[in-house]
Amino acid sequence: MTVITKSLVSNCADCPIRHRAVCARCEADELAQLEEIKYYRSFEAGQTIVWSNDRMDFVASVVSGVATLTQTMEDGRTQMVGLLLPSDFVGRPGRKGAAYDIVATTDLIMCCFRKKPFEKMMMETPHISHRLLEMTLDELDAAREWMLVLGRKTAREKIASLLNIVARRQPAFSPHGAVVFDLPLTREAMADYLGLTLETVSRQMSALRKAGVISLQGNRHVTVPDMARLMEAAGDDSDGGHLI
Amino acid sequence: MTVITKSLVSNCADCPIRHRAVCARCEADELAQLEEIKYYRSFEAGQTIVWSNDRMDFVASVVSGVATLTQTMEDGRTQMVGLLLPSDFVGRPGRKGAAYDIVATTDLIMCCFRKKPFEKMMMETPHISHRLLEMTLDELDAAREWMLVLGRKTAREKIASLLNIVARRQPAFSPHGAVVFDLPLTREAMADYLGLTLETVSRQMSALRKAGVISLQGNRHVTVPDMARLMEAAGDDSDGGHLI
DNA sequence: CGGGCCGATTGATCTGGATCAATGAGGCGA
DNA sequence: TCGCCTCATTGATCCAGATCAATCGGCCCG
Repeated sequence: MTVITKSLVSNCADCPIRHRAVCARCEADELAQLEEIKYYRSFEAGQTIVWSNDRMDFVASVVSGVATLTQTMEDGRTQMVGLLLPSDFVGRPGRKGAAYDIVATTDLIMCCFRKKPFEKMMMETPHISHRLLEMTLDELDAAREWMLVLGRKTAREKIASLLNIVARRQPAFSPHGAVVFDLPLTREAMADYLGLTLETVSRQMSALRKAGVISLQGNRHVTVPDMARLMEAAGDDSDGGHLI
Repeated sequence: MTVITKSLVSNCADCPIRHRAVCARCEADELAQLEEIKYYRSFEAGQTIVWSNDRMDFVASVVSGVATLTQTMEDGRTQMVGLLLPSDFVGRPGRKGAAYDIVATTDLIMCCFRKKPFEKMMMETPHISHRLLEMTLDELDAAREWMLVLGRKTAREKIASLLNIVARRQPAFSPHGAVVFDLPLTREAMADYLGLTLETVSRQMSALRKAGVISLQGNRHVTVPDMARLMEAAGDDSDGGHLI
């Protein structure tokens, strides 16, 4: 299943979340260097952070909130190609521009690093670039996992797969038993991620509710009484055990 | 559109193809080091190179022929998540196992590097790991591009998108005018790449033929008289101009 | 030369999800 | 409090692509 992307730096000083460690070595030095080129930005729900093909002069990691990466065809069809949850990294060191629209779907805080100095630091600090390679490989795995969802799963399975991903990223997640969380996406955004229409998303959410796989309080608040049943509905064999 | 993945080393001594350059610096030294850990393997069409979850103790680049990366669900549904053409790289430095089945779809020659020493060399030679990051970002872009194809394009557009990708990778490709090539995939493999059934692939190939967008000599040999028309059929706005 | 096999094509029918349309249910500003 | 706006649900109908099935054509092997 989708891999939880570890964040770039460990315990990023004044970030409100505890980033996971890059590795044990040299932390102090790197953190000091990263501190210098670091700044925070916050965005409101719905705000576009970067437009596709615009120049993007920073890389960043999500501190709180949720953002999406989206591709759009000229005729308006859109496909979401990435979901950025807290601790996820975004940005393409070595590339000038953004490849996709990046949109905040909830209020969002990002911890940004100016690109030029970040790249310089990357050149000088091998293990940062190894860490970045690691993270990019994780993203590639997640993208390919999603290709299976888009290409071969039914509407029902698609919905369950998405709920799975979001549920697993909750701070207090345990692989068996109940999970409760807020969906960070509208029905339309879910549809764009899953290659469906919003009507189909709505119908399948209702179907899962009627089947007792989930229960809903309002539009966004979800309770999953039994993760095993949800995974079954997702057509998912893996137990998520190889998540990092 | 899909990015042409540059190969890892430049002009790899006795490979029959000329790999593109990593960068101008230090070539001689690196080539010498790479020479030592390099070996060739050949496979027959249909042969599985690595099974998903098996350990994979090499990384490699395709010298000639075509291979695919495929994911399979327990109930047998399969989705191809990558197409490896000559000069493409495969392997995940820093990971033990393969994430997907790797299958040769034509006779295939790969230039392999034993993983352990390759990783060691990567640690010691920053610009190799930068190059690898670059290549992984290209693959990520390609995977995300394909997510749009899988999630939002019609059967007709999917077929045209695939033909586009293969056509662009022909040695003698020119963006306007005619292109002639052999499809490296069966109808079934095309279906697995596109999230369709083989019958739909066949019908849409016939439809494109009847519409004059392509012509077929036998099952595999394709002529595209006008790339612009093919791209139009693919619902593709880009002119492929940002390919490397 | 003939049979069997594999991949591809084509036809007939079915169906999951799209499309078109109406209704409901918060939230918010006047 | 009302009206509006955005998001979600639900219903009715349609259709692209799946499914089931028959046939074809090239190729290899006896």
